[in-house]
Amino acid sequence: MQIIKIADSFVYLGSDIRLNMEELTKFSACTLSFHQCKCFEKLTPEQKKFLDANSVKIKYRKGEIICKQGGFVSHVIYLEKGLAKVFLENGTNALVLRITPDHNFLGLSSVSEVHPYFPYSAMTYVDSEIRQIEVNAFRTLMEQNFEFTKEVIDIINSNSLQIYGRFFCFTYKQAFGRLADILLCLADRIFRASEFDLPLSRKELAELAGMSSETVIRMLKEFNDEGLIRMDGRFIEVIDYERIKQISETG
Amino acid sequence: MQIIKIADSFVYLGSDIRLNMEELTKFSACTLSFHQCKCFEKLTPEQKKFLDANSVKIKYRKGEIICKQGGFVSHVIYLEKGLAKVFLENGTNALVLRITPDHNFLGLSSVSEVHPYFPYSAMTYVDSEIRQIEVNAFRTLMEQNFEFTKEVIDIINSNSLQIYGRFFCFTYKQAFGRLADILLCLADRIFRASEFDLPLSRKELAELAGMSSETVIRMLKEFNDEGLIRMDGRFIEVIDYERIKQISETG
DNA sequence: ACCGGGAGCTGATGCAGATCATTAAAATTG
DNA sequence: CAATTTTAATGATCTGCATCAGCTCCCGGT
Repeated sequence: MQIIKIADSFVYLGSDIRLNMEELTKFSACTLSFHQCKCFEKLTPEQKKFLDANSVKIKYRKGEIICKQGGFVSHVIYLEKGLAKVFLENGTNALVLRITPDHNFLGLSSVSEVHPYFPYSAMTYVDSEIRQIEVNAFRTLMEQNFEFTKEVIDIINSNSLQIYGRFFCFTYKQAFGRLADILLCLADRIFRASEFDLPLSRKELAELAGMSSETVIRMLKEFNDEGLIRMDGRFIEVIDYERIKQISETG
Repeated sequence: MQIIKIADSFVYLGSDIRLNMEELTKFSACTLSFHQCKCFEKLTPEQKKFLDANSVKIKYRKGEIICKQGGFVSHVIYLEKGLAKVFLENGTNALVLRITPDHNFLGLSSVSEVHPYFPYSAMTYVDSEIRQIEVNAFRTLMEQNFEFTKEVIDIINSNSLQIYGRFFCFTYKQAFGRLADILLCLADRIFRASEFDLPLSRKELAELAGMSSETVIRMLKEFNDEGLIRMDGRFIEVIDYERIKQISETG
């Protein structure tokens, strides 16, 4: 262990710094940060009990709205099981900010007292279970336990940075690159498998990648014809990972 | 005063709720949240002294880089005087996330320990003064003073939400609407005047509005020809505020 | 079985805005 | 003050992708 640590430290101060900077310039349209939600680990048993006493678990069906942009905030929402999207809407258009698998918060902006309204909506992609935590109880825990608060801040920051990267991609990458990003994100982060059954329609996939559904269909077909993916209805298998990665970076 | 308060409260529970929801669907490409930085007010005199002891003031000239994406974070940066942009870059392109006038933080992601690198760069538009606060001292204050921490979280959230709205506009509004947004933002929030001398080149303005400089030039000319603005070099006067607002919303 | 409607797919068309090329004006430099 | 670079402006061209229209297929309702 000690040896590894020394090696780490050496690389850290040496050539790896540039590598890290390059890593920081590879933005992705991906919709999920790698950051793990560790905040609950920081609570004492007593605080966990308090949390349980002030939260309820609810089941949602596929396609149901969990919270509505503009509505009053009364609780913090944590996704225990399932898959959901967090998005902005203005009546005509919707912009998916992020999609979250289980064990993620659906927006922590609720903890902020100056914004008593949800700034975004959230909807389930599949049957899901969420935990509603009474917002004042959540704030009490933050006041009592700074380690917990730090983790919460880390999560907020990670989410923001993830979305900023997505913003960058939407502005500068073109459609092929964005679609490649999404495919990689689904395979690497959401389903953690090279093949999966999409719980999304082509239209929802289009929304994720920020393009029209027709364009998604055409481009998926092209990926399929060129052997980058195998596709049958909503089943997708990532075949040529490297070339997709390349398209994601150059596109 | 009492009467006004009652009226407020009445409107609040009544028809204004819908109004507020509508307000929440009017996203702007604007780059600055209205949120005021009040966190330092929450500090005790002693804590303020501690802050002063652990921070330094630095002068920057116009166009200088304040922090570089990917560089090590050792301090929290607060803009005391001037105007700066916070942006992402990947070598080829730059995306302005926000521009901040005085009395704003240039990114509070530094407080998060899991990200010891700046996730974005910052550059001054004009001669500016910034305060560097030692990041561990800042964290100590957060640990000691929950009111302070809450304000910090509020600021982080406000900034994020602002940028999400900008994201939405960049994705769905077209160039005219985005340029109108930026003009309103400059007049309302940055210079707080209907006429001002832009400290930005056309190219920088283009970057702000997310388009090419040629397009900015053409559209500004069109605004000028149609009497929406008056323009002479870098001087701009907003004349027909209402029509610009309309373009911002429909565009 | 019939109908209606949404999802998936394909081809044709249009256009917003990027890109390129050029020139003029202004700012910076030695 | 001449030399050089940067910024502004304008016209011509090109293209990525949205949009529209039309088609098939499938599923759920009556």
